[in-house]
Amino acid sequence: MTTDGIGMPRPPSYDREYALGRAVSLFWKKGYHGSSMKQIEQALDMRPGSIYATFGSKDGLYSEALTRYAEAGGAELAEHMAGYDSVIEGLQDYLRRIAQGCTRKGVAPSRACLIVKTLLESSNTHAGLSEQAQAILGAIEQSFSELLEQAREYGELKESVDPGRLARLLQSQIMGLRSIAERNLPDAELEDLGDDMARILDAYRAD
Amino acid sequence: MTTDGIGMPRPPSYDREYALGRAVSLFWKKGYHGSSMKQIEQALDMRPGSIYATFGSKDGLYSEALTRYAEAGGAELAEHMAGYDSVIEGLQDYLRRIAQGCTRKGVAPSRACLIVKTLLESSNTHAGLSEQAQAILGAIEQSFSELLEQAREYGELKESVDPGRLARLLQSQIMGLRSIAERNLPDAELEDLGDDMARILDAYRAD
DNA sequence: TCCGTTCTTGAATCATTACTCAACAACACT
DNA sequence: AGTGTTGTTGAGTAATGATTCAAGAACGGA
Repeated sequence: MTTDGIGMPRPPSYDREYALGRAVSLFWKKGYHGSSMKQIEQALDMRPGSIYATFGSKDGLYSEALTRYAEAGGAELAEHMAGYDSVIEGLQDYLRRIAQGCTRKGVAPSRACLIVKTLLESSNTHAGLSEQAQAILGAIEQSFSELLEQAREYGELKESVDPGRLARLLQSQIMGLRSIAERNLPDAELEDLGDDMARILDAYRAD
Repeated sequence: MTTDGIGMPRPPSYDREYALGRAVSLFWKKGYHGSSMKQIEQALDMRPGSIYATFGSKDGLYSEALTRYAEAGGAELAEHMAGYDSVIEGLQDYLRRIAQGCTRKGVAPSRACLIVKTLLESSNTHAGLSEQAQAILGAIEQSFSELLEQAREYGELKESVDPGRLARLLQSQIMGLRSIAERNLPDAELEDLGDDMARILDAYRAD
């Protein structure tokens, strides 16, 4: 499928990964409907023709941005957990770390999770995006579930614990924490909340 | 400021409360940006002129709808709690009841909370709505806080418990529960999650 | 230098957006 | 019935929405 020696194409001038990163930032901050093509053009520094040639549509761009966001989040979780021998302690610190992250203002485009924002914005209007968000959240639940399964096998958890069920409780904690963070609570209160959520896991630990 | 006996006005033909109820349903289901004036006209069975004469603007209508939603939610909480001697048991059943409510499909326009949907959709685009949502959530936190304060005075809670802090944990549980419900989990799993959240409160109970 | 291919450009397109207003309708009172 | 006030109507407006496409620009190889 190579061009047979004559007339090699012009290479793209934009940086696809850079553009996607900018798209994540904009969508994360303003949402799907809140981000107009004009704003997207400005954020990506691309003209409409290039955007449509590259990503197909606004939906296509949003979908790719969402995927990229989810992959980055998954990598971040894996990286974090790699630093812990104890799964439970790793997850507890993960919750505390999220709370702290919501504290440092102006770093992330939004405190709430882009996947949750997508789910809530698109649930009754945009079937495709809603399903994508649901699939991503299902995969994250699965990751948590595997971590907790492993923890149970290592004797960190009570034998009565259902890893899938606890994974959902954990996921809902993160959803709640990052959503309530949009209330602009004082930093100390948010960190306390992260701590309280971390302590919930203590009840599931083996004695 | 009464009209001096001559020429009394035509009374409104629509039912303001009915219209507001329909607006709540539409906005709750589709969000702010997802609800066009055309859809609003259809839902309220009112023509644009009447809508603007009555509510001022789309923002004004949304704002009133949000207020109405919050008042209904507050009344529902008060009504629920009136049936309990124990505050903690009341709140635990409240969580379980929310989970069950997310189960009965097609009853509510959306499982997620309209206030949270508003907060997430408007946080970086629509300052007025965002502030209103924050104020409402602050008032709800306050209600929980007072209930928990009362519970502590009655000796239901450990003395070390900070009611405000626990109120925020409780509010974040509800946010998480109703948000994750948009994932369309099986009914049993959602009810289990509601139960797990209710059990979190056990750790704060006096022995 | 010229060619062929691909990428970029941005004015133009058509749909939809929130919103207005002049004309009309309906009622309570005399 | 007549009158004054207010409610209702819906075609119309100006702005903005996402998207297209013909023309030109940039490069590697001949």
